[in-house]
Amino acid sequence: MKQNLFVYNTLTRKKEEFKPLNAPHVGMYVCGPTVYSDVHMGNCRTYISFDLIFRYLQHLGYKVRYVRNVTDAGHLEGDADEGEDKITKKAKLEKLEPMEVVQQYTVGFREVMKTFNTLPPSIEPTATGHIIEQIEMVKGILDKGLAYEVDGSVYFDVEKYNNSQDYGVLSGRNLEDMLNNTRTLGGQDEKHGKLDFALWIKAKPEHLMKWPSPWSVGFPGWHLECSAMSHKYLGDQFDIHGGGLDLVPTHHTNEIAQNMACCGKNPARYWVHTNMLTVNGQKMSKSLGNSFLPHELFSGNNHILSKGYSPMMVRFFMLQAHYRSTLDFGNEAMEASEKGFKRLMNALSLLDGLKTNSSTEVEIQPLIDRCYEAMNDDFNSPVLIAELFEASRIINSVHDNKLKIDSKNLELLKNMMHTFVFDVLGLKDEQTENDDLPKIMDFIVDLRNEAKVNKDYATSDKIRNGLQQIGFQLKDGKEGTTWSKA
RNA sequence: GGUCGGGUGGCCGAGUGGCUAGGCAGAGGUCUGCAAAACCUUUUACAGCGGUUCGAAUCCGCUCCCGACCUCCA
Repeated sequence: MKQNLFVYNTLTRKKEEFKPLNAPHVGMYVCGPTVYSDVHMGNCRTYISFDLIFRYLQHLGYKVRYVRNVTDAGHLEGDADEGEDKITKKAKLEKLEPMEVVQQYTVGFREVMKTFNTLPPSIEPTATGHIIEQIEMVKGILDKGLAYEVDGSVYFDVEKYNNSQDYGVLSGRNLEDMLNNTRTLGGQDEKHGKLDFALWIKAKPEHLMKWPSPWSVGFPGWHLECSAMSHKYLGDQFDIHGGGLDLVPTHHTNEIAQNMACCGKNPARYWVHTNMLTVNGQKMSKSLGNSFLPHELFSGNNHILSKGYSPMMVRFFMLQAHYRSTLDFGNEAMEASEKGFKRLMNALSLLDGLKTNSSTEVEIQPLIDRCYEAMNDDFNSPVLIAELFEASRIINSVHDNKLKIDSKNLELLKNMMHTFVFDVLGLKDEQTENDDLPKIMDFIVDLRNEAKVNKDYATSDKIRNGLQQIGFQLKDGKEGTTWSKA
């Protein structure tokens, strides 16, 4: 099936038709987390968004190499190029080796991602595992005359670079404005220009994470690892480079400059950025202290939350907003979404028991076409979900014998629901994980039906209410009783 | 201060010129031993003021408000 996928490209600020460089292969690089503390829900939103993109590209038949780095080399904490790096600080605080800190939060990150049912990337390279590649890239940039060394540290010469290239090509800012509006920061004595950034930093004696290089024993600059690793695994130029919107003006801008300087090409053709998760209208961030950790969300153990929400419900909540819109996090919105999610899962569970008719009153193919239209329009998952609710209404109506469907359309419907709900959206049904449960429930429902036949409503209500209390809801329909987890 | 992006009904959230987005909540109905669920019907919109147009939530201008980035951040 030929699909015309359109992707919003930050470089051009337009939706563009997606045409891979080497179809059916697609290269995608996404900036991963710095593993010095737990990832919060804002981080998770970005990776869930890219999981959707990854899944849909795969569904369309592309062979995607998805690279997502783990930043485990200490990046500096404060502004400028001085002070302690974050991982070292955490290590000292907890009396651990820096690599113990890295290991702990890397494992934690992967567990959380698995909980949200995101697929593992094809490669998860680490910064510390690619020091040599980074050093080689610094050499390359020095050879081109676009960097300079001062006392063991190497800086990128932004103004010189901008003479031949557009430094602000991604952010849409021009250099003059940036020079005029950059605040004066400390620790810039070594830099020639205000906007210059470090490629290699000479380590102070107390620094724990440091490596030898031609210039000093030190560590790589903040933006270098992504340039070096995307280049190593995806080549001079690849298809998609992604990350959070907040990476555009600095991190991704510098990445492009580094790759252009070293290898002569903008590393990616489509730059894709996900918007922020907000709390009361403000960006969720660690420094603002308004961030939620995944486990707080699952347990409801946070002062803003009135209850806990399951991982799949949270994933669904996030997919109900488009990845380029900000999404505000709140109890009311979460609860509304939770009910919708249950409705969708309930419809899905009815699917296998539907009866077909020789004629049909509903055609499924147009609905399927609309699902693809939605996803082809820059991965518009909220519109896709709206179509899935339309499908749910059809399923419920057929189940209630209020709508006829033939076997051909029912097959299409089943296929569509499984494809889009499970494969593309990456949701899964959390309530049917215990294989024995359906059998037990069927038995209980049977007992209750006996009581009902005998008009022993005291007993039948006792069973229903009792199940309700432990979290199961019985639903009497014309075709018998069904149940769901409340 | 500079640059960029927003302001949609009670809540969340799609939608870029004409045709009901969707979910949740509210109202009425069908079904039911009673519920619940489901289904049907239905109320409340496009920040404000001007302009372009046969026609604007959608394009243009101004005003107000909010956010992001400019400093590590997904």
